[in-house]
Amino acid sequence: MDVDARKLRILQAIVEDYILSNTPVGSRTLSKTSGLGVSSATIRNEMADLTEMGYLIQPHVSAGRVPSAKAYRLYVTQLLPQGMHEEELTGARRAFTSRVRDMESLLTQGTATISDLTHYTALVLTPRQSDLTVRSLHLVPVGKERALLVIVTDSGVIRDTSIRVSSRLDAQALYTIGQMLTQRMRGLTLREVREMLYGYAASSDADARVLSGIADLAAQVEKQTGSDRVMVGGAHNILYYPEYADVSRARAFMDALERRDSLIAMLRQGEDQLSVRIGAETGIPEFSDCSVITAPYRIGRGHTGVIGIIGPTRMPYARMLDMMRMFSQELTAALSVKE
Amino acid sequence: MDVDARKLRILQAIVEDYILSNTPVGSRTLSKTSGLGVSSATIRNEMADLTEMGYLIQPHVSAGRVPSAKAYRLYVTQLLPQGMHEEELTGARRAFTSRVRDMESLLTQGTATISDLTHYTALVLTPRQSDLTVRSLHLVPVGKERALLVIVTDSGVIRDTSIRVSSRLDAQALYTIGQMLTQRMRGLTLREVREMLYGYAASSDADARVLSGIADLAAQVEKQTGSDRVMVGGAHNILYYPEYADVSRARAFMDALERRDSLIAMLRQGEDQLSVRIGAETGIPEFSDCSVITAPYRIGRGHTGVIGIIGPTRMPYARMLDMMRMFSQELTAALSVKE
DNA sequence: TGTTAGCACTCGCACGCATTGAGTGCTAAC
DNA sequence: GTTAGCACTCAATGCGTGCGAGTGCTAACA
Repeated sequence: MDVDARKLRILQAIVEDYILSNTPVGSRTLSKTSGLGVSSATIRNEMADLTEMGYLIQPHVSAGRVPSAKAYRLYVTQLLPQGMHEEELTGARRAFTSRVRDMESLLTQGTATISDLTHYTALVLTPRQSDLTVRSLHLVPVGKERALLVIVTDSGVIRDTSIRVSSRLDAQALYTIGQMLTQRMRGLTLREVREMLYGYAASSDADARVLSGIADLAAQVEKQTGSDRVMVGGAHNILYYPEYADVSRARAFMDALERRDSLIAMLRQGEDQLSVRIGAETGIPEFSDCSVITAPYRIGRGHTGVIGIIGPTRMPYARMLDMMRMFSQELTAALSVKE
Repeated sequence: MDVDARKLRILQAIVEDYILSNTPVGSRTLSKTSGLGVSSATIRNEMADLTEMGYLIQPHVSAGRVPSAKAYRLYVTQLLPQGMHEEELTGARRAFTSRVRDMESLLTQGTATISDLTHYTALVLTPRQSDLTVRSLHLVPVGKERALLVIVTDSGVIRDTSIRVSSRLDAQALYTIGQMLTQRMRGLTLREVREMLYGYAASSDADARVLSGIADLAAQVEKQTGSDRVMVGGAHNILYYPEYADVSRARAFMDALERRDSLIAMLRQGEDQLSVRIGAETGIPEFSDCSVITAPYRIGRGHTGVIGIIGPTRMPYARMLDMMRMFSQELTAALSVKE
């Protein structure tokens, strides 16, 4: 048995009805509202076939049908209707770019903005940093024994953290050290910088020992570059979906969001392109009733981060894909403008 | 009718029982478990009095009693038992200080840490910054037309944001400008700095015009100093309390958390000392079934921020007060160490 | 051969009703 | 002032029932 054109149309109608109503779709209402021009009995026959093929699920005998993950997959792959109207998308674009315009605002405002605009839970994964290359390093005095380390990389991203330094060093000395470090490390990746710093700390190199906190410095670079960070925002949005009227489900969802390592793994998988993962495709059991849409963004040469949204599988895919594509483009544009 | 010693003891027993069980407390179980040595009938009489006085509420005739906000207020003011055991508190202290050790980690980890340790929703309000005084300013080149502005204040806090600058300025020029700005502005408050910068932008002062983005600079300072920021974390914790088994209540709670200005106003009110606000005392209608415990933290001379937790009025006050007091002390110690 | 009308059947859901039991207020005795 | 006893209240629970949306099947029709 294959999925012919009529079956596709019926499936599409069921999916779209269900996305709007969240109630099982019956043959009678479908034959009336879908404009397919066939009777409910015919639709019943087709629905029986689609159920047998695994595209539809009957919650119980006397209820209508609910799309399965397989149905959503087919829908997203083959049946997507046109998405958002241009003017609507433009409005969203404006809202997005006014709040997110650089790396800093992405980190502080990114998840909030995306979740506000989509009404789903938003995810932002920071780019891998260990293979960014260094353009310059600076040390800024901020206290008796503390300095701010600013690392400028080729993608314009600044990693800044406060480190300990010898109290003998004044502003001028720190400036000079910064210039020296820049000279030595320009063009190296952050990973190489880290290793070089550890080397300095171990050796007794006269130049290097000027920094009493050199190991500290290396450790900070390590911390900043070692692992990706993922941010989550708008988790409360799921409380608006009837799928989560039961608090225990909402709890399970939110607990899963706290397990950052599996989130990171999931987001990294969608690193290269706009992607939709439905139910079990997410690879996270708690999200088996959810779909995740992710989109990459690029900063500089090939360093990519990922943004994503997550919500019930019953999701207006076309609209959301349009949105995420747009966010991704805007982000990439905003972040690579910087020389 | 006054609240004599026995009434107090009964009230205390009811509050503590209810905090643990979240079920209306009946006279029979109370006479058995509380060790007061009086019969249930006697307790019933006292309970009737306490109800009349407004300390207890009957959900319905044949249910037990539930403490009113007035009862919690009396409990917190007069009846607090000893709080946490020393070793338990020490464990929490260690967990806290290992994650929150400076302003930066407070901003990134503060709410997560506090909510993890208390299992309530955590709030962190940043200190008012407009009357911090400036110690030095620095400009660090981070791209063709961008520089990082670092402002070091007397409380060691660094405000850094990226601003536009003229492309003609190299690292050395920016360094010199930073020194010049430091010389002129050292000792001024951030508010005065902001005004001075606006003044420069308006005038045609030759020195000032070197910075093509001087208005940008002032605007950034304004943005950073003008308004306090409040961070919220661990909001999902409330889903574990049966008071929020109904999703619509959880939703109302979380929506109220999004209205940052009223949150800020609420937190600012508890700026000067450890405080408990119960129900309507919070001043926020959505939190009429919640209690808020806030504690100030100080950075440098008299600049205070506030941390807080919020949860159902049925809260183990003694423990939570101990915790918040400890957080407040540790934070103040950690943030004022810096010269 | 595909489509449709008809019909018996299923089963979740809402409703009404009785039962249960925790807890109360009141009274009378101690 | 305290306590035992007792009638009373009322939310919660469980059970039976009717309703209705929706199905699968069959037979007739184009």
